[in-house]
Amino acid sequence: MSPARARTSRGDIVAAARDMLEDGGLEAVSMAGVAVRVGVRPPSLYKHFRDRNELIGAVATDVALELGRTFEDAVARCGPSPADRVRALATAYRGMALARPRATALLFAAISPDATPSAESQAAAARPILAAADAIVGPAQALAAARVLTAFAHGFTSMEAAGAFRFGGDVEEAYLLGVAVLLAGLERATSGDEVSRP
Amino acid sequence: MSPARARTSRGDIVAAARDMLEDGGLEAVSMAGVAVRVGVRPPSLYKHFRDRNELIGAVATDVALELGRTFEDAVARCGPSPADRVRALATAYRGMALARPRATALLFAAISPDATPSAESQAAAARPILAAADAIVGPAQALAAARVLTAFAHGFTSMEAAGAFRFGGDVEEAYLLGVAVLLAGLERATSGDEVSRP
DNA sequence: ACCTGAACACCGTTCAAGT
DNA sequence: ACCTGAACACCGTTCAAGT
Repeated sequence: MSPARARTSRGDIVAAARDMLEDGGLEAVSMAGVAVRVGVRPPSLYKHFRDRNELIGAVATDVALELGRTFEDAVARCGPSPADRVRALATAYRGMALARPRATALLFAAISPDATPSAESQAAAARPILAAADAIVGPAQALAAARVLTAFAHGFTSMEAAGAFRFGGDVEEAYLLGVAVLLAGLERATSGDEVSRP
Repeated sequence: MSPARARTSRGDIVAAARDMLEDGGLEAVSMAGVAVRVGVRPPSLYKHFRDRNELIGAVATDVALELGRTFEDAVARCGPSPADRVRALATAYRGMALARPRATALLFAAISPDATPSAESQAAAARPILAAADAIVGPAQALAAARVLTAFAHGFTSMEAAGAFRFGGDVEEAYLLGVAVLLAGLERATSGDEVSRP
């Protein structure tokens, strides 16, 4: 009558799926493959996750939490000015996006509403960016400025990881140019000069 | 002895796959489903495309060509200044990304090297952006500036389509702020003032 | 030259049965 | 309470056989 002892756990399964994602892409994360990896049969996984999308969502949450910690570290080590902070966050994001491109891509992949990082994990990753944006443009524009910075960093690194920059040129220089241009524009947006609007 | 007459064509197959992509996402584009749609059995598709990835690549090429035409139209209708052109291109891109999010996402999806738009179609889509960037920052920085603008537009709209902007606020305003900030920063980058660099 | 049915190894998921 | 084998409807792809 002793109930079957758990032979795996949510954490084990997520870790296995994340490894397989980074090795072979999302399509390499099969329930059968994950089951082999954690030493169990495929149906058992459904005792821990409703379906594959929920498992992918748990992986995405794990990635978002790691990104949040990476951001905290970067802020702790960088120079004191708001611009220093933005540059440190941008560099940290690109570092993670290049080191673990498929995990990072999952943050904004939109495969399914279920395969999405949890709201809390997203907030944890967004917080350092919002704080830096606030320090530059003030509270009224902080959200918009954070979105602009995140969009640039995500867009640039996902294009870079996808091999979209094929016309030569220095890719890292273009990234740093983008960060510098955004900083210059954002600082100007809140100084006496008005940013030109359509 | 009369050889079997072709009952479908590459163009038909690509059109069917593109419709199915926009309706149900990439995973809804199955060889079986496409075959039904064009009135043929699945194995016949392999007379027209090496495999599914090559078919997806052909769809991506189709999307890139449409984006190039959309850009040409936008440039033809907009105001005369370089900044007008950049704003028109940015608005045109967002319009397409919101109207056909899954097709647009395919441009930078990086599923497989085969599932990628052809180099020519990518160049056709990039050309109007490069021209506008050249008009603002000059030839030496045109490539880097075009990459920055494209990265922002792609990053922002893909996050928007993925539902990543959940904290409220005016999303369109943030997009226009981003474009304005980039324009201000790029103009300043080539004027007397130096953009601050790390 | 293109189309077809049959077959292969896979996939996610369900379910009744075990402990 | 979790694990299992068997089964379901699907998937991409290959191949020999048709016309």
